[in-house]
Amino acid sequence: MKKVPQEQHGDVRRLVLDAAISLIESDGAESLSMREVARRAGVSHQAPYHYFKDRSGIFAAISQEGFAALAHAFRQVQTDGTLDTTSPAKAGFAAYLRFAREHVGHFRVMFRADISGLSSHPEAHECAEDAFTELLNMVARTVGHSADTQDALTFALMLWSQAHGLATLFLDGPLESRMGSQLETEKQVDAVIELAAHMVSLEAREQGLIPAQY
Amino acid sequence: MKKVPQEQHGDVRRLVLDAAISLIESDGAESLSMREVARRAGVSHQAPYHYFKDRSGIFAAISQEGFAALAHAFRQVQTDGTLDTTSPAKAGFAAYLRFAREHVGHFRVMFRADISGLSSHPEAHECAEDAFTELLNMVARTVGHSADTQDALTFALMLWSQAHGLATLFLDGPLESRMGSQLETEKQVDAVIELAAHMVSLEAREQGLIPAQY
DNA sequence: CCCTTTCTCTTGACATTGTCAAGTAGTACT
DNA sequence: AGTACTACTTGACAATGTCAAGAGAAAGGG
Repeated sequence: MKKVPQEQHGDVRRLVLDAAISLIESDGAESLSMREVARRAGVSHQAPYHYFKDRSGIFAAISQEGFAALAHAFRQVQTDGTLDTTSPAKAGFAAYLRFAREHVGHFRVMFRADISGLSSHPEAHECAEDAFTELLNMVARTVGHSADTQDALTFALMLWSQAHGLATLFLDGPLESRMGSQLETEKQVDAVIELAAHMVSLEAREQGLIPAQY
Repeated sequence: MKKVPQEQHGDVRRLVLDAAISLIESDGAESLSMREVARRAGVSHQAPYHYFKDRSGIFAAISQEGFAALAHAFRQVQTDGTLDTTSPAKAGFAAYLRFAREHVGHFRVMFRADISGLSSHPEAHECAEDAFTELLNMVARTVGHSADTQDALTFALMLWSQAHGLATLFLDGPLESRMGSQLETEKQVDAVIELAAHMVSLEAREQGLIPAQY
């Protein structure tokens, strides 16, 4: 029943996926071509179809991987102590932006409903839900009230929006030219994070959610 | 020298553009086909090429139109008194989200570097710059300090990020399923806007930027 | 009134793409 | 040995983006 030359199996699949991701990073998701992916992976033009139903299947797989990684990043921030030593909001923002920068290919796909195929690929969708749940946990933990209230949800959405907007504006937005060097951009992002985190602690303090020392 | 059956000229161009926009609204920018656009506009498959250099040319035109409309929306909010009667931040957020909802087709294109062709189409780029300048003006006006300081820039970017993140998450993000009805979604967005605006006024008050009555 | 130019759009052709259909070589299990 | 399944490959097809070459109308000058 099992036969599994597991190694080779994963091999081509991984090759295809990585080729796709790197193509997306360099040229954007728009112009991703199945055949080019196959060429880069060194296989026939139909090989990818063995692992992915169609083009949107690849996107869904990338999306799924991305959300899994994002959830992992969220979990890591919660366990590595960063949340307790510095401003929790700041740690969260920084983690989100680090994720976006380090997984550009994934990030470009994950949040595009027309491409990611979350609605038609339940596994990918589930990973997205997981990531969101993890975000809620994080918010609940740092902000200090239960995760299932309406307020917590609103708070989480607001934080996510802030982080997500910053990431997308700087990744794909019309800002590259306005910013000068790479380094300057980074500084600008940090400044925005700082400001946003500061606002969050003001709000949290006013709501009496977290101790005042933050 | 001038010959100009101006009316017809704009006619086909408009037809093509509108067909493209409505296709993007329904199917996403990804799957926009030149030939389908031509078909919908009722012209030959090459007619669009008379007005737009290539596929990316259409996207650039849509992008340009979008940024012009966004700049206009910003200007309108500044002159219609909304800024003075309610919380300025809230008015700004609401305007941005209204724009996104009412111009989905444009919005989907404007903030996608791989598609919008801002870098290669200077006119479109200029409109984007205009919109950003208008945003800076708005921030300067409501927050009450000069528009060219580093602080104002950071503040503007933070506000834009917040609004933009909210818009993209709700337009294309992985939230549709988590939210129930359309109406519920709207309520949720409003709640986030309210929260964000509240934080902004806390911050502004702490910085001594605006009078306390907001 | 004819000639030329220009503007607006069409027809035709071509390489490339996504994807369906039909193979084929190897491994696993009976 | 035979059967079934995996992991591909080769081949074909309609559709797409775009280049090249027109066609027809209008405008302007002589």
